[in-house]
Amino acid sequence: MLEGNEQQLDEIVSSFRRISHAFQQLLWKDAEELEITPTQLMVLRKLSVHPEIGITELAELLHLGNSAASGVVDRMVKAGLITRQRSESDRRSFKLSMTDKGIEIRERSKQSLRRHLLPLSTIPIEDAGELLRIHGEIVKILEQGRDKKKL
Amino acid sequence: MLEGNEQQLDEIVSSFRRISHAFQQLLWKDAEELEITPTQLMVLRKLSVHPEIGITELAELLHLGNSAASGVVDRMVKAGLITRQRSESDRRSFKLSMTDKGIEIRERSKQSLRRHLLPLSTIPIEDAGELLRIHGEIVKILEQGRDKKKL
DNA sequence: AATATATATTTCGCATGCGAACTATTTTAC
DNA sequence: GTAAAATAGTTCGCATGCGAAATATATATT
Repeated sequence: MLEGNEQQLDEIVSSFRRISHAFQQLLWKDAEELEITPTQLMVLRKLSVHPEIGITELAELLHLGNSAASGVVDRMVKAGLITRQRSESDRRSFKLSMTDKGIEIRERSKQSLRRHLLPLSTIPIEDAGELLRIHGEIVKILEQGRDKKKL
Repeated sequence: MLEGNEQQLDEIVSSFRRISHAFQQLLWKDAEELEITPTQLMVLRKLSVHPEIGITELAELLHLGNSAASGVVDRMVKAGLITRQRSESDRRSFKLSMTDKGIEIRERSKQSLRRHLLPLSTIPIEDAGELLRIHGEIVKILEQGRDKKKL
């Protein structure tokens, strides 16, 4: 992959930028009609699978920094989508839960996402599998490299 | 790809979020030691291939909105990386060019990017090709869908 | 028990990116 | 040639995400 010249490297970088961008656009389309943002929708999704988690755990699930997670949570509390309650056992941390409004949007999002991913259904199932596999490889490599540098 | 249940959809979305994130991290590592941001570095790259372009053209090359491009350019001018001169022929538009400082950073970035993409060289060359191909497919589909809705 | 250290969260200043509303030119139409 | 429509940029308010510094609470050390 690396013997490529300058232009091939640029192609790879551009491809990633572009795919990220295009996918982000799709997620916005999806979230827009629910009157919420993609990140906030993702928070609802995670919260429905992992209820009662704190901000640090949420940050890990979303691969975000703590400060970013804190900000999202703050805006979502203000928007009445989730609740932030001090934990009894550990008064440093919070327990996040969805409000009724949050639950409702999360439910509606199930159909919504499906509808917006529809155009992608023309992609052969093997390709989808390959994509996920290669993405997995890349993420593994990149996150490994990052952790190494931390030590 | 679509017959999947809710959880598979979530996997796809998560994969994209994660790969985008990991790649963004890599680009930051790359740009950091050049004391510049990834987006600004990309501007320099584009400018070295397409000199004298205006802001709208730059925005298209980077797949950005005009306002975003305008902001980046503004910060780069302030940082002394590029120049923004009114065009003689069309006084609405600008001609962007790199300063000596910009050129120097862009030169140094060639080795830098190569070094940071090094960990990815363990990925088989076929996989890299497959990845670019599938990304291309997806982008085509997504951007097609977006354009349709515009009409 | 007192001190040091670790953990959970917030706040700050920054860059990015969006869409919408606005200004200034240029082109098109009548 | 003047009015209307298109085009190039900017500005605004917003949400996102970062890292670093701060606060509060919990745990470990001595």
